[in-house]
Amino acid sequence: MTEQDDARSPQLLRAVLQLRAKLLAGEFPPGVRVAELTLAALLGVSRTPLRLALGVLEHEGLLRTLPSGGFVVSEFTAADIADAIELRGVLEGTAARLAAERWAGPDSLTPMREAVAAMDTLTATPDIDFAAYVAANERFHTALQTLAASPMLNRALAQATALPFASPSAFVHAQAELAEHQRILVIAQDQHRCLLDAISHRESSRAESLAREHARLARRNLDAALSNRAALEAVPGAALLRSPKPKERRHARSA
Amino acid sequence: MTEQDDARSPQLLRAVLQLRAKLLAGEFPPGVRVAELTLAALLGVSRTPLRLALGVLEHEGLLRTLPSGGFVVSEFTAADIADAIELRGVLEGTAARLAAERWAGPDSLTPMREAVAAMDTLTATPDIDFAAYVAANERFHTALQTLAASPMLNRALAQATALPFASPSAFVHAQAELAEHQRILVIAQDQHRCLLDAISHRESSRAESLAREHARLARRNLDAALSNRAALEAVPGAALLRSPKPKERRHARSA
DNA sequence: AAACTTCTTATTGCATGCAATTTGGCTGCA
DNA sequence: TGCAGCCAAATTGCATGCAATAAGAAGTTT
Repeated sequence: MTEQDDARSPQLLRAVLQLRAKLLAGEFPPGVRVAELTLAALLGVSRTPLRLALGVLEHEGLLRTLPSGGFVVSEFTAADIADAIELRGVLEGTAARLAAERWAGPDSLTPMREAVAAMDTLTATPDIDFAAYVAANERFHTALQTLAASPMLNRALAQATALPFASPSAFVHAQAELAEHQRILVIAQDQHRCLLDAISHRESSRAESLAREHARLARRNLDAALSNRAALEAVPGAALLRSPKPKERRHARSA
Repeated sequence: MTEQDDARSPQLLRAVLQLRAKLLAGEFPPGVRVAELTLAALLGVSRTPLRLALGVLEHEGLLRTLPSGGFVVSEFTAADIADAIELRGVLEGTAARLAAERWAGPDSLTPMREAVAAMDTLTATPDIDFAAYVAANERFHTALQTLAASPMLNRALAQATALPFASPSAFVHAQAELAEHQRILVIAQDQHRCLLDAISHRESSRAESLAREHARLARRNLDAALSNRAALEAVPGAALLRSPKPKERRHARSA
């Protein structure tokens, strides 16, 4: 449901997309209980598809269920985000290792080569087209998953990257606000190229290490963004971060 | 829902447990479409909680949604199971590494020490109590997750081990049917001990490697079980394995 | 004034009815 | 005999009503 545009359930799809957007935009503060009836009215759907949507978002990790029933907006610490990125690194490292081990001929690398080439030309220009870069970056990561050829691993990666700040290009927009963003992109692009090289030479251990280190670049960006308000705002889902020092965050009343 | 005994939703809980049990028992052949109405009658619940239960089981991986709506029983290949075990190894390896890195004092290792001690005494007896061994083994793996202290990683591990044949003790019962089961248990127990040693000495890299290799023991058991009908029967969810050479597996009619 | 008890209200979980869509079969035609 | 189109039946997605439970407020007591 979250990936395929299932036009079979329009109401459910509408509810998931709208609610996810609202959650990521920080429309509901973390820790707040979301009531079905009010949400149903707000989103313009009935309670039945809404409840399904709440379940989907719970699987994604954006909501938590209360023991007494009902849902609460999740709250994430900086450590949670760091762990989520580390986890993605581990999983993409495994994907890279499998890609090297399960090598299916030179042609299989074409999509990844094209993504790298696209990012090469994009990073060469002075004013980078971030949207296009994000698209190419995601093609790269998709190609990696394809090469790993493991439905199980893909499932795990899908769940790990469902959290917005853990996705491969979560911090690309935030980079725009950082002074060293040009340098970071150069490094990331070199890692892309090295990863492609490692896979094409079937150097599985090197491929795994590279992919892990590539994810740690996102962790560096996270650290940088945490001390830069403008950069943090550009990270999707930043509103779900636990605020540094509020006294009474709970007890807020939701719509 | 799948973990906490939420007595708040008795119907949903009933549906999940019953349906999961039936699926694992092979009551519905893989590839068969499960119809809501018939299932609701079979399980004694209404369609609303049943639909929620279907969603839960889909998230666990036991069901797949059809593009046209409705659910199908998942089918797994031997490669899928091998990958699921490999994935668990990667994740537990990460848990072991984090446990070593995040060392929280000697007392934190007490639960793991006790689990190892319990398995030591259990494996010492000639006629091993498999149920007790499984319980201790799961205490060990739970302790590992606790030591990792990462909710994100725990979530990934929960999903990875939700598939029955990927859980840490999936093949313990199958081992009983294997000739070399005594030797395998000795090896596994040594790995448990080494892992504990590595964590207690904060040898993170060694801990990760050991946990990965420990999971590969399950892969060996899988290979052995695949050529041993009696052993395979003892593996939960074995009925969802793609049969070696059926001509017309689909088109079966479900209840 | 604080805490416990009781009661009212609001919210969730469940059941079921209805409409739209799909599925499967059947007839007719090549 | 095989295939295309059509029709009937079944199935899913959605909306809503109802009952049980939880949250909150008010009142009372210590």
